[in-house]
Amino acid sequence: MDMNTGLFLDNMRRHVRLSEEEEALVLSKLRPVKLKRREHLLKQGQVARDLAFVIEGCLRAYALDDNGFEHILQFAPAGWWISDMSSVISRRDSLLNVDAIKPSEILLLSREDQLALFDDVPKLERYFRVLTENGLVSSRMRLIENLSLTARQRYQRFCQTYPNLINEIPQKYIASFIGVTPEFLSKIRGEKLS
Amino acid sequence: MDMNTGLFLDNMRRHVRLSEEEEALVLSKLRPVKLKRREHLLKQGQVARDLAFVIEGCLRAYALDDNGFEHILQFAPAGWWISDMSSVISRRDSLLNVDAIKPSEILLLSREDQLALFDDVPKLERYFRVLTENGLVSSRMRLIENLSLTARQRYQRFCQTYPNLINEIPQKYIASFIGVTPEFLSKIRGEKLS
DNA sequence: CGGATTTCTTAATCTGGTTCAATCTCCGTT
DNA sequence: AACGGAGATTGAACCAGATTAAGAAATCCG
Repeated sequence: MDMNTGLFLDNMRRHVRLSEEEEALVLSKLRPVKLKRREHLLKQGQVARDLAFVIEGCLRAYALDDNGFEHILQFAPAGWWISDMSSVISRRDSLLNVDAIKPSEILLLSREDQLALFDDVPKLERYFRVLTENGLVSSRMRLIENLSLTARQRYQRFCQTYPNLINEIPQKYIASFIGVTPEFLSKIRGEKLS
Repeated sequence: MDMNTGLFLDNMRRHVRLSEEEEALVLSKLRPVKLKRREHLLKQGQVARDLAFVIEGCLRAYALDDNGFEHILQFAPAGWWISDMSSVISRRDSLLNVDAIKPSEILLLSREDQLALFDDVPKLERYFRVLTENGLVSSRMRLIENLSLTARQRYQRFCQTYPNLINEIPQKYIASFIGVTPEFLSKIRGEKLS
């Protein structure tokens, strides 16, 4: 099985310039995997060992609260990394679940291989530092928005930020992402047509 | 003016081991500053150029929404880094304000010097990558909690997580951090005594 | 010390968003 | 075509937390 690594290389080259040997070394650590819709990459209670880069499809990371409600923290369409960094870093049980919203193709990189690569290909550390910095920025941004915007405003913001996703994924996932019930999102959407 | 760098060195040594020369180089880039209560280190609309390490006192980072309400994103007591990473990284105008909750002593490191140090002292990149990873983890954790816990539960969690801060800072800042009005936090606290 | 300014509390009222339950609309299966 | 099953919509009752207002307590600072 040959990997479709084009999207990944594009992404990495946008941040760091590696030699051919270095790129080959990095690629040698990536393991291609296919997921069916709803198939899980990670369930809470497991220790997350892998980071996943999405080649095609779309994954989500979500937390399950005491009442059984899902809260989606991140969508990962093609070209994005996803996993539970918290678990990967601390090696503790994950609080998050990661599954495929639609049939997907991904590349896995284990934390072990990642750390080894940081020693062998020092520039790679920069790539991941930048990704982590960006993740931090967007996580903070969402926190600000959740604290300061109304549900309507959060929905508008979502439409601006992820215009492609809106027609691609079930609406209840969007509700879960912006932090309202599917019923209330339906009402919000109803208003806008008047 | 001699700097009190002990706390900083402790902190850094807990993550990476540098030679004496490297440590000296890092220290040479740190600029000590004192802040009075309420004095700002950063105001929204400015580009944040510095990261701040708190030696003594306590700072906060907060966003101001359209209605003039403050939303505190982070407290930084002694031993913590603070700034608006989003602005530092992107060099765009900051959306956050950073000021001192109490008289404080801090060390500043400019982004410019930081990036130069990454080239001269490669191991330093690891120190900051780890800090950024940890920041990402805690930012995510807060997002989960804001989406899935009630105000009461968020307050309990705050008490567990920052037991020292509770008696150190005005209660209205805690309300702003957990995302409720000061009036409602007061009510919650009243309940627990019964 | 004493006056001013911040901060905290209490209580009445209001509201954005939830809950629950019923109905409707698409699919994908056989 | 008929049958489920998942998702979307709608409406009515309900609730956690916001808002407003006013007074009490704490803290700051000359």
